Amino acid sequence: MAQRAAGTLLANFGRSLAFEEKPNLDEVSCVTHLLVRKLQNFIALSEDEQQAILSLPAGSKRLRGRQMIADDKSLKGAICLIEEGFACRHRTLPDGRRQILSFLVPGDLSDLRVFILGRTDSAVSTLSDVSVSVITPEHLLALTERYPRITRALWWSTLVEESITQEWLVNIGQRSALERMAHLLCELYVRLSAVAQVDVYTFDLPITQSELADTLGLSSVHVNRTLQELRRRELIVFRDHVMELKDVAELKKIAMFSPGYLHLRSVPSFDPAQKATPQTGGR
Amino acid sequence: MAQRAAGTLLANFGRSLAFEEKPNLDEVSCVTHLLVRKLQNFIALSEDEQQAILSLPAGSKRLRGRQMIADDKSLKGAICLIEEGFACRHRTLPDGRRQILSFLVPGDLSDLRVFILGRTDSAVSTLSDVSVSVITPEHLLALTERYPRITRALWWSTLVEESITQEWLVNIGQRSALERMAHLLCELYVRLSAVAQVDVYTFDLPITQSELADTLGLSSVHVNRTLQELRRRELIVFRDHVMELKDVAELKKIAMFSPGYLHLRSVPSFDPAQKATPQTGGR
DNA sequence: TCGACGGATTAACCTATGTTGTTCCCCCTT
DNA sequence: AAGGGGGAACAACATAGGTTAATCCGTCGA
Repeated sequence: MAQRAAGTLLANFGRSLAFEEKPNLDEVSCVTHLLVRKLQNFIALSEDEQQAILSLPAGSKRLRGRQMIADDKSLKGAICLIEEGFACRHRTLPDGRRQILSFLVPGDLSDLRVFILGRTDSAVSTLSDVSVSVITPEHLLALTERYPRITRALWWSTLVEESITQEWLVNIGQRSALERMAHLLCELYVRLSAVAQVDVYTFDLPITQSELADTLGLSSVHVNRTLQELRRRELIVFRDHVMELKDVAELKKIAMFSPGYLHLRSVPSFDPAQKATPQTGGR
Repeated sequence: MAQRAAGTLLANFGRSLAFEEKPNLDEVSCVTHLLVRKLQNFIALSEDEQQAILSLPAGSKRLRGRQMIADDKSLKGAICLIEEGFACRHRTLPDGRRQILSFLVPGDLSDLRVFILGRTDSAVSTLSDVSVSVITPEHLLALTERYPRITRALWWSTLVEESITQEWLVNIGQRSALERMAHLLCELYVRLSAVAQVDVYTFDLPITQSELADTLGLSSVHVNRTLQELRRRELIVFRDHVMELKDVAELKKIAMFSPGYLHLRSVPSFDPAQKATPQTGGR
């Protein structure tokens, strides 16, 4: 079902981890580093605190596309840090209607909710092939008990997620289809830039039009119409699950996008003239 | 602008605090008790921890309806615990469209976001006249630094709020107008029951149809149509800002409502035959 | 190689919801 | 008593977006 997604995911961006390699220590610390970087958006972590996170025992694990993460026995109760690929949280009504609640991109944690709430309200599924670092709740618990500032930083990260969910509510509740789509693209542009997954306004978007529909509260037919309209206006090029934004400034304007709600320290350029070279970090 | 709302709010439910009385110590501890009760949905707090919360220095304060809480100078940066009345969080687009993101009912905290995120993405406004306990960030900080389990409980409460926001996303994204309205009513029924604000399927709903519209992502005209339809089906009686649910079971069915996402320990009856007598707590 | 299948695209048609504008009513102010 | 304003209710009309269905295309299993 997701073979194409996998293909295109790998085809692009040389900086991706090769999917076939065995995980090794470098890789692992490389990835929990994503978490450190993210939390540093909130507070500067001490050397000690950074070490504590970097040395979290986190096994790496690969998952195929369109698969419920919770289905995987070895992930029971575990917290997954996305290294590579797209996942999403979603809820389904008894009659089958489904709403995607958030996208998980590299650097995001799959579910602190389970960790704190004790159970989960929403399923987490992969969209593309995904590789994750698996952190056990025990280790996370130990970490938070020992380092209150890390607890606070994790709390912060869940609040940022809520801020994004709220913006999606504004999006679906108030914006038209075209505005919604433009807004989602701007958001992805900014979030993926922050984790070095954007190259010259271009990023992998390994999802289906009907998944976009479930995200935006539209029908898949209308998602198609909307994408056509964006193409007609020469704002995007979207082929083989690769999205290129031809005019971010215009998209931003249409969407009335303002990135504050993402709570990132630095935001990539929306200037149509120059190339997108946001944060210099990266692997 | 909000005189009517204020009037009706006071007209009903003898158990309300008299609005004119000066706050006294009993009242204050009575109210922070709401917070203890709420957090106990998550973990049993020790005697010590309960005391710490109950003895938080919290001045009481009254606010008129339709007023931004942040506008009040004396509340700058403070955390407000709602004692009485309705408030909401909302965001507004540059062109004036507005989305209400959540309702704050007695027992809810106005904004842990400011406390953790350092700034706020969304405004908080009163809907009716409201009385709040004002907690300073310094005191809250001291509390969380001293009692990690309280920190965790507060974290939990923000995650519950996110769970509700997510359900609203499902609501707006997937449900029809009638379903949305029914769902909102079920949610309010359960949440208000948990804080003893419901009497025989009847509760104060001191908000305007156009505020309902901004909540549900509908136009106010269509909110009106939808309410008429619910009346026609004899599911609700709604007059003078008092909502009576004539058939919760049917509303629940229409809405495909399932209260798990609210994370409450006990949920009031949806049985049409019996009266609603949920948690026995109360003032 | 063939058939099946899922996704993208498009057309035709339909309806839920939005828009505009009017009336009524209540409450408040003067 | 008169006037003003906001909210509720309702009618008439407009449209964004949903539904159904057909075609096309690439991939994959048999």
